[in-house]
Amino acid sequence: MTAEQSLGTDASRSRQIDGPAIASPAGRTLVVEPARAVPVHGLPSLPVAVVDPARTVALARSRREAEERELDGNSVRSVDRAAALLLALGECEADAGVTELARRLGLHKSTASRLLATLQRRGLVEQDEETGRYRLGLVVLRLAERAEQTLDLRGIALPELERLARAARETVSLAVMRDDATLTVAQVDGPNLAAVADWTGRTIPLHCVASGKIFLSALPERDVLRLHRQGLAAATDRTITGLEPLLEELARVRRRGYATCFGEWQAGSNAVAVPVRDARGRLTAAVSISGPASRILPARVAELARLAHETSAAISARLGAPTP
Amino acid sequence: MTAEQSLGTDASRSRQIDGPAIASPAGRTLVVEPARAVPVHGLPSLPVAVVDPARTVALARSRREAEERELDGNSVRSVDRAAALLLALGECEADAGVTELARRLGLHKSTASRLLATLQRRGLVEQDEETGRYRLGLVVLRLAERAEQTLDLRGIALPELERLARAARETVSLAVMRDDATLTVAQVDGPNLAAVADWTGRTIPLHCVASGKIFLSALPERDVLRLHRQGLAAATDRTITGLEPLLEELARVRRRGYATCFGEWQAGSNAVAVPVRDARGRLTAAVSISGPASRILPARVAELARLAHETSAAISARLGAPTP
DNA sequence: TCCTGGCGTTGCGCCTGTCGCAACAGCTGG
DNA sequence: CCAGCTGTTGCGACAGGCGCAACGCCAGGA
Repeated sequence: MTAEQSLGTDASRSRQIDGPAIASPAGRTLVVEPARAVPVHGLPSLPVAVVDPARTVALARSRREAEERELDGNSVRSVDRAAALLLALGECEADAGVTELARRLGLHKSTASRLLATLQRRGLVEQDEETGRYRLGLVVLRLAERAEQTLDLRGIALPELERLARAARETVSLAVMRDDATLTVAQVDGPNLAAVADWTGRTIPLHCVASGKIFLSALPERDVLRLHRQGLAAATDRTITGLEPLLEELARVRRRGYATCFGEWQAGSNAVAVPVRDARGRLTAAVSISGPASRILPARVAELARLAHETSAAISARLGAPTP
Repeated sequence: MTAEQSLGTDASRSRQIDGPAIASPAGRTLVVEPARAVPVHGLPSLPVAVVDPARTVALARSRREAEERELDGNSVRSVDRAAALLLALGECEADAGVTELARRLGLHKSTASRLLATLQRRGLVEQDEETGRYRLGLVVLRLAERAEQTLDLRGIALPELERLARAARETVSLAVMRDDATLTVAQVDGPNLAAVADWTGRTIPLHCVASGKIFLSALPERDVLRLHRQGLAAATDRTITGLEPLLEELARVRRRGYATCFGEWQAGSNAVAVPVRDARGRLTAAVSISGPASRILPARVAELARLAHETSAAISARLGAPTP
């Protein structure tokens, strides 16, 4: 995924896979070809080719000019150039010189120098006083801290959930923990389903569902004891309500890395869930796959858990987590 | 530094304004209250005060105009404005509207709209399609990942190390772990020292020094065993080379949160070290205070550890770690 | 249900901010 | 010592950026 691909949010609370594709990305961008491509996490690296440097710079300038012709009247060219410089620094293994960055983007070095100096005023980049080379500044770290707090988890996850729903051919959900309950923030129904309840926006007791068990398994034991003391209601005759059986179940979840639910919330409905971690490795959500017990058989659980883990990893990557 | 505040300009945000409220540019009294500022980590927060909104906007515009008059010929005004918008978003608790951001920075809302749209092209901000409000984009997370990899730990830490050296009146160092050894990346000597060896750029075996014990204590035990099997050379007759005594010492380090070295590297020289963690909470470096045994007495260790922890926390804060 | 106020967007024309050029100072390596 | 390269900066041309005004849309209140 490139930076300019937009991660639009979707008003629909529950997506059916048969629907139309997600809208295409917003406007095109300057193509940045670093001399030594080191993939920023989640981005494919570009090949390092030995070409005539003069020709490379001329190509970069032509490319920039073509893209700038496509800027509409409501874009600001110099800001777009400055942003391209930031992204170029994001693709550098370490620091980079003014002339080097200018060449990559097809800009004049005096233009690059002024744009970088302006970015440095606000701390977005820093210039090494000894070498004159630039790197990303600490303010970027601070902005990222805030970006993590405000990002749209649902919008980020939906494309991955749709992919999983197609692969698993079951209902797929994303849930977070809120007020001692599991809150479904996104649901994508499988292709061969008719009337499936939409749980988006609704809460379910933690102990009754697979994703709830993911959250419970990450809680300190004293919190699990507190919840048990408050009473664990049985939703079906298979709901785990006893303390010992619950703690054993949570130990299994930790050991396996996934949680299961066999008719514990709705009779005849089974599910598998896995954790989703954010950029700092913290549990932030759970992905689950659910469906009728006639299809979500115990023998199929490992395969579904594997698919769910892949989706979880893809969501984590989009949340900025480093690739393992 | 906040978005509205820049280098060399008036940092006062509670300045008393004489005279009546100033009418807004449109000649109407604005009613909307300013956005509540939530401090981004490490940045002072803007005061949340009940004031006349029109006056607030006029003040913001005056402040912006004053700052822009100070821009030299080698800064790019529109890029500086766009950067200020990014920083303003970094100070918002959640998302923010175009008009809201424009008011905070004293810009026209059409200007803010175009600048934000340009930042969105590059993924630095995202606009919620339903509400039209902006938030920081995922590209910021990716840039932060790279920023963390390229930041200048030494440059960041030096001011804090200097402060610690003055407070402790001893030699202070910052070390990282490299290739199973401790590597000193910065050293600041205390005020009352004469000829003190400079270890910057040099490696020391982990088991021989306090900062090395910090790194060892964070290693899996199997790695400690591996290093022991490779042989732990004695530098003095006090060097800990036995496996059991070393594991016990590392357990003490973990329990106390600091490490000590009493003549184990150099006879007559003692030291205290504490861990330094990065924005993700990972051990990234160690700060140590060292000096002659005649001054670094066991009774002084707790005080030096406390000073070192304060310095460590300050460095972590500058690395983008959230404030505890 | 209708109306009002506020939002974000965009066409337009003005003017000044941005840019590339050229020259400079400094640094590094042969 | 000198050539080559770097990053910076003065300068003038011109078109990019800006504020204004108007628009369509939406939400909330009467």
